Formats: sequence, C-alpha cells, structure tokens
Amino acid sequence: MQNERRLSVLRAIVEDYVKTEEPVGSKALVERHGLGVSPATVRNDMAALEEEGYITAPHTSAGRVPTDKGYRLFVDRLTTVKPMTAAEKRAIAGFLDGAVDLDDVVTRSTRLLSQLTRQVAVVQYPTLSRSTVRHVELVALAPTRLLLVLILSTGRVEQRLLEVTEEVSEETLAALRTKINTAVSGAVIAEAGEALRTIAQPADAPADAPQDPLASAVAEALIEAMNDHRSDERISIGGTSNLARFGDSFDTAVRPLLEALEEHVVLLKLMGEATAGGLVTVRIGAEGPYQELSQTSVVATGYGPGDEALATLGVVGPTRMDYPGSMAAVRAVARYLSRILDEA
Amino acid sequence: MQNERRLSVLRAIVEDYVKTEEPVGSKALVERHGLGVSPATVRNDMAALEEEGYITAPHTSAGRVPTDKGYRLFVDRLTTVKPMTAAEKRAIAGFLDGAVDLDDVVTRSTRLLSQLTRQVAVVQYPTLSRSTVRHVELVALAPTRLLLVLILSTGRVEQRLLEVTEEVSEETLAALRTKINTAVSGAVIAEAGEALRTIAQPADAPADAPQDPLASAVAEALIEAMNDHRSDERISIGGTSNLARFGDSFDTAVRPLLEALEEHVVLLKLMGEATAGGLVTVRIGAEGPYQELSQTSVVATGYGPGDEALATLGVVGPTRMDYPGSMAAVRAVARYLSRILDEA
DNA sequence: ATTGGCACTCGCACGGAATGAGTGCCAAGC
DNA sequence: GCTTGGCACTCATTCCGTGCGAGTGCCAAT
Repeated sequence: MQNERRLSVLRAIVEDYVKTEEPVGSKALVERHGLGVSPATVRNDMAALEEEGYITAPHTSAGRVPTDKGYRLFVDRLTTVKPMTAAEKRAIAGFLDGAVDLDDVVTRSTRLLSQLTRQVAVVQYPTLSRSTVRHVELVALAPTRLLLVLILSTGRVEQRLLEVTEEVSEETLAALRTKINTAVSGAVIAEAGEALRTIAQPADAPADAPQDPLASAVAEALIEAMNDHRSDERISIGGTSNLARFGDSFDTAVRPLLEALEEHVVLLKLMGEATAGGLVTVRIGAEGPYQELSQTSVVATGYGPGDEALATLGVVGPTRMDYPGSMAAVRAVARYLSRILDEA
Repeated sequence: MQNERRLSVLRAIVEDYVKTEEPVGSKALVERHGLGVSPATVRNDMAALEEEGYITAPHTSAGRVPTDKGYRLFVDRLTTVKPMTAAEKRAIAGFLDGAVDLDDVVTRSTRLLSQLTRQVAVVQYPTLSRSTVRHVELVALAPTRLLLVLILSTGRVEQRLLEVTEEVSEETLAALRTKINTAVSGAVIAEAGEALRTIAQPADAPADAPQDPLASAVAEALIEAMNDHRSDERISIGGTSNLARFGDSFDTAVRPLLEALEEHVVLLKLMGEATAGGLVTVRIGAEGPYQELSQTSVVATGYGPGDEALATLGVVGPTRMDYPGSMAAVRAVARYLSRILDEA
C-alpha cells in the first residue's frame, strides 16, 4: 500500500476544503492537484482514510471533510511552515516600528496579526511574574495621598493610589524612595517582595520595635501591585469582524467564541502555556479544554525578550483554517515582538 | 381623531416588536395591551401611522414594524426613563466600588453596562484635553535613557521613553524635575505646553544663549504626550457576544458593526459629542454618519468629574432595542462613573 | 495495486398546493 | 363621526413530491 500517496490525498483534501469550504470529492481532487492517479484510486484511499478516522463524509453522497484528527496529522506531518516573503517581513517591521510604548506595541501586533491571518488575533500583555523591577517612584499627590509607580523591565508601568494616615514630608519620601529602589531595582518580582518586607520590618531591629507605618503600607501596596494577577490577564483582541466569514453555524461556532473572547480568563486558558523558542502550538477543535469551542482552533506561541516566553500571542478561528499560513504569521509576529522587547 | 390613542398604538407596537422581534399585528396588539378597542379600530390607526411614516409593513400580509422615524417619536415623546431600582443601584455601586485604578474603573463600567443592557457597551477613557497636570516624573532607566511619566488629574498616566545624547546626572535630573513640576503642576494641558516651552528656552535669557538640550528634549516629549490624540481614542468595548442575539441579518447588521467596533475612530464619531448634565443622546439607525450602520442605534452620554463631559460612554445595538432600559442604564452608569472621578 | 464501469444513495433545488396571519374596505351600529 | 364586525384578498411560509446530480462503493479487468 502506497502510504505516501494516502498522505498526499489527505493533504490535498485539507487544502481544498480550507479553500473552498465545501466537502471535496474524488474527482475534483485529481483535477485540482496533479496526483497522477484516477478518481477510483483516490476513492480507495479515501475509504481507508475514513476508516482510520482522518476524514469523514457529512452525508452519503457528499465529498469528504477532514476530522480534527485529520487536521492534527496534517499539522504535525504534512506541513512545512512557509516563511514570510520579504515584502511581508518589511510590512511587519514597518508596522511595528512606529510604536511609541508598550501598549501601542501590543495593539499594533494584534491588528497586524489579525490582518495577516484574517482571523481573530489575541495578544497577551507581557506578564509581570518573571520580569524585573526597574524603578519604583513615589509621588505625593497630596499630603496624605501617595501615588506609587512601579516600572518593570518589560516597559510596563503599574500604578497604585495609597492613602496614608499621617502627612508625609518630602524628605521622608525621598529617603524611602532611595531605600526601596536600592533594595528592589533589578530584582525579579518574586524576590522583590521579600526585600520589601525587610524594609518594612528590618530583621536587625528588635522584634518589638515599632513598625514604620509608612514603609510597611507602601511595601504592602507594592507587593500587592506585583502579585496582582488581574494585570496578568490583560489581553488585546482584534479582528473580531473576521468571524463574519464563519457564515454557517453561527450559533454553534461564533457565539461561543464571542463569549470566550469576553472572558479573558477562559481565553488565556484556551491559548495555553506560552511556548518558547519559536515553537508554535496548535490546538484543534475538541482538543481544547472547552467543549463549546469544539469548532475552533487556536494557533499560539509565546514571546518575550531573549527567548524567554513572558506572554502568549496567537490567533483563534474555525478548525477549518489555514494552519500553515497562521502558524507562519504567528511565529513571525512573535519573533518581531520579542525583538522589540529585547531592544527596550 | 383620537391622536392620543394613535400614539398609544405606536408605543404598543414598539414595545411589542422590541420584545418579540416579530412584526406585530392588530389582533395581537389589542390582546397584549389593554387598549379598549377592537382590532379594526387599531387597523385604522395603523394605516394612519403608516401613512405618516412611523411604521411600515415588511410585506402585505405581515404585521407592522416601527420605522426609524417611529422609534424617534417613541424615544422623544413616549418614553419615561424608568429609574433604576434600588437593587440595581446597589449592584452598580458594588460593582464599581471595587476598582483599583482608572483602567479598572473603565473596564468594570464597560462590563457592567453591557450586562445591564445586554448590548455592546463602549466606554471612552477620560480625555486628556481638559484635565490638569498633577505631576511629572523623570526616571533615568539608563544613563542616556529617560522615562517620562505624566500624571493627570483624571488618574490617567502617560509614559514616554526618551533617548538623550548625553549622559544625565541624577542631580541634573532632580533639578529639572523640580523645575518642571513647579511650572506645570495644576495647569490644564493646554497651558502646560506654554510653560514647558519657557523652561526649554527661558524668556529672560539672551536670545542667542545656548538652548539646554536636555530640557528642550524633555519638554518636547511631554508636549507631544499631552497632545497625543491617539490616547484620546482609547476605548473599552464589551458585550460583543450580545450581537449573537441579532440572529437575522448577520451580513447587513452584525458584520458592519463588528467592523466599526474595530475602528475606534469610526466608533468615536458614531458615539458623537459627549453631552453633559445627565442628557442621554439617542441616535437611531440612518441618523448616524455611516450608512452601513443604518440598522444600529447608539445610546450615549458624556461623563466626567463635576458635570463636565470629559468622555463618552454608551451602548450600541440594533435599532430594535429597548431604548428606555438602555437610556436608564447608560445614565446610571455615567452618573456613578462621574462620581468616582469626582472622588479620585 | 490500479482503473474503468456501473448501480446506488441521498442531499438539495425546484415547483406547486395548502396554510394562515394579517390587511383593507365597507356597511352597520353607537 | 368614530367604532366595529364581516369578508374578500394578499402573500410569506411551510410542506410535499419530484428530478437531478455529485459522489460513493464495489467489481471485474488489467
């Protein structure tokens, strides 16, 4: 048995189906693709493929449609990620280079990705957890009201308002600012918390020493800001209007997806763990954790400075999507995005 | 002619149609609403209303549907905005009070509004232009790289990265920081620019004096940040999945709307000028500036501290929407939001 | 193993008839 | 002069029944 040809047939079916959105029959297949065999032969192969669960016929007298398993095989073994053309690369670079700050970078990436793939694009903001503290700024907005600004290595800026009970002099504040910055500058988030606690209650002080209320309040707020996982969930979404091309199956496919897009927690879970090193994850239909989304696939990858995956980015769309194209686009955007974060 | 009753009939038609999403006939009308007259009478009224363009029949043997003009009359004259119930008020307050910063307030408002109205909610971030400068912070990230942080009275924080050609000492920076803050603290954006320019090139200095390159670069960047209208366009969108209830007319209604939601500029224009003082604007179908959106209506209002409309917020949905409910919700959320900004 | 031939299966598009909600109009009633 | 019951009429929608054709599965031949 020519296993080789069977795979070609599967590949051809996937490609045709993605393009035409219609079940593909044996005759059309041999015409469109240059398989040098007759329809009958292809039919035999198709029967075998169906037997093994890679394709299925929506009804007796229709062509075949790939199953999730079929897409899976296609993605795993039949795909050579086509690199972006030079023109596309230039477009990406030009599009992202104009960004003025982190927010803008993320927004532009989202838009870019959705345009490249004509799918819904999702870009997670760089996560706090592994980033390092670059600077902490304390600003007295009013005598008893402080603004804490936390600047991280990713360029992210977190802010917190803090009411204190007693008035704070500018000198006290300056001293505290210096102390804090000395302690936490350059530290990764996780360790910074430790250092902050020490400031609030120095280890060498007698255990019953009066705690410095200002320092501990500030430390508390900063630690909270660092641990605030709410901000880990910040996400940018774009290209929703591409869902319009779903056309059929509005209720079973589009609605659940729109709902998922609103639930950022769900969405993040859907995107999965960020993978580093240019690896692109593909999750096909029911492979995902939500059965309502059994008709949608996710193509995602991690990104971040220095090959470290700080956050995830990808596209979400129908299982019937252009996987090679999406994978290439996702990889390319992640790459440029990482490079930009490197520079920053 | 009982003009009074005719209006009741129109009101009844609108209410029924909004609820059932189906053309409403004379018989159903008299049954559902307690009009004390016979279907035949109602039919006469309907004929008159159709003559005047308030309602229309999709086809001969169907019921009537309100026209844009009909909705307009309904909104203008037949609506008494029902106040929120105490429970709803508590829910709103509870929902918004937990917010930690401006971003969070806006996000929560969006979600709240979309849940209350079951429509797509749009909330614009408070605009820069009328707000005042609270504080400017300069941080040296590296010897030749500065981070400028601009803190505004609305709680908004703008940041800019700035590369300078010469190394900057901590003292120089501190001096500049003090000078800038003295000059611009409390100033409204428009005036702050003037003050900054003076710092870069003092008026009392000889005209040919060497300009301070650091000061002028910083001033330049700050002015740019203040004038940056890109940030005026920041918008939060929520409740897109409510579009699923559009059901029919996907291509003519949902797709254009999804596209508009991606184009923030378009969206802002659609929302229109922010109206102050609790006034809610209703824009029905083709009244808006985009003909693709002839099937969508906008219910919006301005909000901001102290009855000053800094930004817009509202809902977008099908012309066939619950106007009284939406108006009440929009007004209530705007009110709470303004109050929160007042406090901050 | 491949191929041409052939009978068979169904989904779908098309057409006509039945259905029924809703209308417009008219003549009678209050 | 409104209002109302009656009645004929319209027309979108639904339901069948039919024919068509794409596509299949199997078989015998190569």
